[in-house]
Amino acid sequence: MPELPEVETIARNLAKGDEQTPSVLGQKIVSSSIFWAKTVAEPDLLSFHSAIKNQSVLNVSRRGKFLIFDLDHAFLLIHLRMSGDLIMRYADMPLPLSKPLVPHDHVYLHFADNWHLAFNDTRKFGRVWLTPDPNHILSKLGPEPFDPKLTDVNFADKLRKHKRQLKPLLLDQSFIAGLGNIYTDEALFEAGLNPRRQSNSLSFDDSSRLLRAIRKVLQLGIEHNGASIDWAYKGGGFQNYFQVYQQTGNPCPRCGNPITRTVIGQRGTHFCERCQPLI
DNA sequence: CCTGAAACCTGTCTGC
DNA sequence: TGCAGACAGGTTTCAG
Repeated sequence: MPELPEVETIARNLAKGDEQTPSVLGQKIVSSSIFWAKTVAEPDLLSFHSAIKNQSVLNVSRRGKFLIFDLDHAFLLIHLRMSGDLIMRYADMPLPLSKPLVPHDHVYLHFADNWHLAFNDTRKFGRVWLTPDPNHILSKLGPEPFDPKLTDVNFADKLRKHKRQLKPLLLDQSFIAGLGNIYTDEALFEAGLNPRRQSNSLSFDDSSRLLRAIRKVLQLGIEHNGASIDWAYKGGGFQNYFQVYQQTGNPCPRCGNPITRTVIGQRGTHFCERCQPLI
């Protein structure tokens, strides 16, 4: 489910808590459960269990689509990939657990007072890393879309350095971090650019418009707490504002032409052939 | 360097 | 109803 706005929403909600749920901040991890070994990318399971025990959660943040939990002596990185979700849950059960409490739960961080953070992931693509040096993973990422250091000039330069179709380039996390299939389609529509357009063919105005469009759709996504179009994530409302994503055959909100679906780089891609012509 | 295909997984929906 | 095939918000790896 998660792209930048969804991951941002999850990070904020975990930090905030609500009437019934405590914040994850300040929680001390008393033990951990792992039900699907491959979910833990690093270190090995024994080291993970022993290293994470007795550490407290000092902060939660996001970089690209990674969640970053600052612990006392390490960082816990979590990537939710396609179907991952994180849930603070209360369960008064004796530990250790031999089986997950809910189908598709793969990792628990057990806190004091019977609360735990559950990593639930139907498709098992998600991964967690416990490491003293998050940079060896995060440094591969391109700039944050909202980083003020990413200027129009800067972005135009980056686009010109590649000769790639816009859609797969924007999905490339080393080019820019945080965009996924929804927000890429929405941003290209907002900017009026064809998803197959070669990145080095854009005018300066085109690239400025694209950067503005990326920020606009991500901002809108964050304001609506992300998009919920699937079974796992129920928080967001951005799905009610899709202009082209999953709107195949529906009239383009700008010109009325039916929205087209095609496949580019193995990803379903939605756009308006009239508003986003391939020049 | 670029593109496309396959792999990692499970669940849902569509069409015959 | 049953079943094959397509498809799903992601990323990595490999071939051409």
